[in-house]
Amino acid sequence: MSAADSLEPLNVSSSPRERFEEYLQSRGLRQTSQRKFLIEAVFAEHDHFDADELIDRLPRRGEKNYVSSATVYRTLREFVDAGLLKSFQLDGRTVYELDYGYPQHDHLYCSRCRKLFEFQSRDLMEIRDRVAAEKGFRVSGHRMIIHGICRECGKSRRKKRKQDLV
Amino acid sequence: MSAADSLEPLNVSSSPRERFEEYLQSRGLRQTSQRKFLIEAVFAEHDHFDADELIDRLPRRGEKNYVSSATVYRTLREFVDAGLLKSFQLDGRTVYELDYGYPQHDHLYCSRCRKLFEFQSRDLMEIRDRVAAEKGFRVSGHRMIIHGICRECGKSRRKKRKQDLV
DNA sequence: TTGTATGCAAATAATTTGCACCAAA
DNA sequence: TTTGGTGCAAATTATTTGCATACAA
Repeated sequence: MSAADSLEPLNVSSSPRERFEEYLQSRGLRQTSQRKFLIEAVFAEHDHFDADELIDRLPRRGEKNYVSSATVYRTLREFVDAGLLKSFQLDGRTVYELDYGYPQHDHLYCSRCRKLFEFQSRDLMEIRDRVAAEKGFRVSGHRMIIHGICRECGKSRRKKRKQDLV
Repeated sequence: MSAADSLEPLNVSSSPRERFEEYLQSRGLRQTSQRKFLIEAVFAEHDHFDADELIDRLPRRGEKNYVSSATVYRTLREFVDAGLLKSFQLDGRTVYELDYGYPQHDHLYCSRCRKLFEFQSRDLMEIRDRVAAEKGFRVSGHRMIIHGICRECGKSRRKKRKQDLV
């Protein structure tokens, strides 16, 4: 799952790593070699990924810097808690994307090539806030995914997949 | 998971059951007692539900009209294929809701009481189509969920849940 | 009859968790 | 030291699937 047109990172005062260190400090948690390694690995790429894909491109058992998958899962969750990553569900998997240092955005998802594309819309945010206000909701966030066939895939017509969760 | 304010059904020419029969016929599939029973059970309620909740309120093994959970899963999928239900992922579960005979809508999700609320927005659809057009996407649908705390839960302040997938 | 559908149990897949051992602070 | 962290393997959860049998057309 790679985004063909990711947004550019924003300028932020501190690096993801520094930010994570603050987070750990503030909670009396420890700065381990695994956590240091993982934060570099995750922020080295700008793409969407799931736990499995991340584990795949990490060192294997026995190799240097190996991190058990249990720790990968635990650490991904911490990254989300720390505000470094966002996560959401897509096709039954948990997808992660960089959050810290990146502008808020939503996604288009091609059900053929399974790639995610990003877009930003101020209007969408306004609608969200207006709807929430009408219903008396205190908004903490939202998730909008537009499903369809991307430009590339639209050119070559192939059979569609069976059941796509929209 | 019950919707506190579900939308009203539309007037449709044929019942979900009739519609499903057509679907089965057109594909040379069979009209079994399980399928007949399940369609009644599902359309008896107007709420959101997942497979587990549905199974819970169905007859148990040994009782009359018992349907194995394998068949429940298989049938829910058919209902989606037939356009009777829509499904989406929330907190890792697959949530179903009535589609046939109901107007298109989106959801607000209270991360405290875990209830889904519905809303309709024509503006949202316009934004969707505009964004998709800009990116060259052929839209097949979308999923928008606003996360937050609902009016009820907002009154009584309690601790938030740990990690909410937004 | 003839191929679908169903029930049951085993198989998957993606995470999570228990626990003994390791290591930051 | 002390308490959180990690690896490993077992446990979970939600579904899916293989297969022998039952049944709709």
